[in-house]
Amino acid sequence: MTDILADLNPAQREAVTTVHGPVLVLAGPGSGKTRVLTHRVAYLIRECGVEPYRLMAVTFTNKAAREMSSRIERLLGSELRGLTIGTFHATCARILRREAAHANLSPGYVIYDEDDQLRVVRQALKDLNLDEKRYRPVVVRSFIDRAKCELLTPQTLEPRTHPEEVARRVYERYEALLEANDALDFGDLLLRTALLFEQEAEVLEKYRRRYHFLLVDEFQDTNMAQYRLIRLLAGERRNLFVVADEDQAIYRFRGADYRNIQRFREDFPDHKLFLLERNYRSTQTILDAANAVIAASPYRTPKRLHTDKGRGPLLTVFEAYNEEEEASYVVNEIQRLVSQGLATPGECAVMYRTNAQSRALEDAFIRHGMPYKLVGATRFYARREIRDALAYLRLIHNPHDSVSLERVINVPRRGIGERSLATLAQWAGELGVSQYEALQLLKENKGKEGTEGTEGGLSPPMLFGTRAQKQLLAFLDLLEGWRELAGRLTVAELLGRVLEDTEYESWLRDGSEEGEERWANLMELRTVAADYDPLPRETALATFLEEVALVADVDNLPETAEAPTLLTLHSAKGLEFGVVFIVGLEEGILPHSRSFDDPEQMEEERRLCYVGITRAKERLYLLHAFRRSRYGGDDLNVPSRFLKDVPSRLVQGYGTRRHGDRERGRLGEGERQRQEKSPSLSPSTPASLSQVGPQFAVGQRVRHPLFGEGTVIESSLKGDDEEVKVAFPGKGIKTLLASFARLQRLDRSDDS
DNA sequence: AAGTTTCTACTTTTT
DNA sequence: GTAGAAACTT
Repeated sequence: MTDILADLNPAQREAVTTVHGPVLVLAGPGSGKTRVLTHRVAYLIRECGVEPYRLMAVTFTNKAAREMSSRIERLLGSELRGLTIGTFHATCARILRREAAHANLSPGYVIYDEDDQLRVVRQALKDLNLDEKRYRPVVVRSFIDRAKCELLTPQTLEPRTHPEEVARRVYERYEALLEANDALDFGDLLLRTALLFEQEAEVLEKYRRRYHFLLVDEFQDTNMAQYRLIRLLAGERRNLFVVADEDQAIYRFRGADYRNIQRFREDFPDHKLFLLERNYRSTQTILDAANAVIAASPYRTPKRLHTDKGRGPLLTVFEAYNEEEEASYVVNEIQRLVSQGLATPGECAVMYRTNAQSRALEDAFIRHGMPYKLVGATRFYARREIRDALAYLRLIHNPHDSVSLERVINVPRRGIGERSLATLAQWAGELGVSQYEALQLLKENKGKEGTEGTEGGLSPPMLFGTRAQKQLLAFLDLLEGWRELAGRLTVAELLGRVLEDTEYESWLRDGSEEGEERWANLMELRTVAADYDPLPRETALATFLEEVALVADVDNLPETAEAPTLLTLHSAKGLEFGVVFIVGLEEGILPHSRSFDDPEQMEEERRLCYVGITRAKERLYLLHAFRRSRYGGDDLNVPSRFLKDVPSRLVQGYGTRRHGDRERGRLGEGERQRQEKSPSLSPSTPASLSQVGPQFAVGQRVRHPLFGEGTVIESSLKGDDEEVKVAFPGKGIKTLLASFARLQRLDRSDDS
């Protein structure tokens, strides 16, 4: 039985043990805020006798939630029961599911992501006869999202300009479409829950009675809807514990408003405030750099971050000629650190402002034969084949979901073209029913010749060509068949059945490499679905769809594979690495050019830079390129203003290279030479092994020319080579030498 | 209806 | 440098 308070510093301990009333913890990076949260939960449960189900802890990512809950379990030495811990969105989704009746919702609602949203916006624009060129769907979507964050409905919203008034009308239509589809978007999950609490006193009362203690992580990233929600839940009891770092507020674009910290202080004037300023992560050199970068930011409570870790190595600033050189520098440097025993590949991370920047880096890693982990880019759940498969499943779960229906009704091709689809949509619209119901009507009316005209004047048999009608009804039969099966099959079985019935596999696997990859993704999805097999048949599909809608990519970052991580600065938040490379520290990249005319946005860029710097424990590299190609043209870039804020006493060998005076004309030559200097190595040559360490981590999927696909179950270095044990399904376990076996890694770049 | 080509806009970040 | 939509052809 460990003493929960034993390993806390005084500030942490005070925060943990202040049980009642509102508490604000301002926690610098690496100051142990997760530790404070987890210890507080453990303390409440064990020392104060609070029942776990009385606690609600909200985080922003599933990963953070998972980590919290496993750490709490470790602290308490037992499994947790009844504790509510999850993201805002997931928690709200669950509440809405339970209170569907009160919230005026169908309990089977589906969750639309931004891609689905865009389709709905387009439909709404079409319905209102508005030109997509004039009212850009993405702009309208962001207007709607913003409104929802601020708890504004089309009715309560007050447009300031004419375009805003038009957007308001689209918003109105958009809402009608969502309702017709039994769908909610991300914003709705928060908005509808907040409105539910505001409008249904007894529902709110129920949740207030249940939850006696609330904890909120990353409070600086809450938006108005989220803040309203927790304030409502806190009620009279006001046991609200929030942890914030205003210096890490980087989600303004998503409606987050760090001024919620100020609102909290005003709304709960009697709150206790704790500052966590002791940093357990970084060297003093890194902290000094971070402080210097963030100090220039106004409106912040100055914090004095300190550590007793010592100064550590100086920072490295490197100016590369272009992004290729920048990338090779990173890879070479990682290889050097690894070969000198100063770091392992897994301890290294490369961070950038935009996903597009990962390309040059990936090229370099591949050229050097060094494995890497990539977060983001083409997100797993954004892939076409995955979205198709999920659309089928969503449609089975909720056939009124027209967005999904339209997505898959002709995928693979089954002769239902644009025309038929438009007719179906219009007809359904006239009847005021979903497209699914329209299909059912079509089936019923089949044979009856044009006598049953609706107000619209058209009866179904006249609407579609006989061929199209046949195809539409065939699709309906398919769908009805699956719906019947859904209750009896597991999600994985159902998915298999859909893929089979639609001949999706043969359509996808056209012999191309891309087809194989896409198919492999679907098999991966089936594996994920299989996790839901133990659940009761009635809820498995709904739970699967909900959770799949609410996961992010970082959530699936494999923690085992010993390879450097490539990720955006945003997804780096909350993580730490021994060695951090921040690339593209250039005006226009970081800070991004979109922030130039908005001081608030510029401050956010600064904080983004700060987040990156503070991820580093030991070594920090700040890189920029003189020249960078961006969409067609290429730019000559100036070093980032943030770089200038880093005191040169913290930097070693400042100004190693100068590219500013180089002539443009010599570019081609220089580039060619540089490429020759880094000969391409195939992934399993011993040469790369000695520099890089193990190539095959346990769990890595591989393909062998003879044995086919398998999974690495053991790997060890033997002299200059690597011995790998691989389990090949149906063929047993083989021990292979990496240099001879011609093993091909099956890179699942960003999923689990 | 489906397959071509051409054009356009997009690349900030994500629950 | 790409992906997706629109325009055009078969």
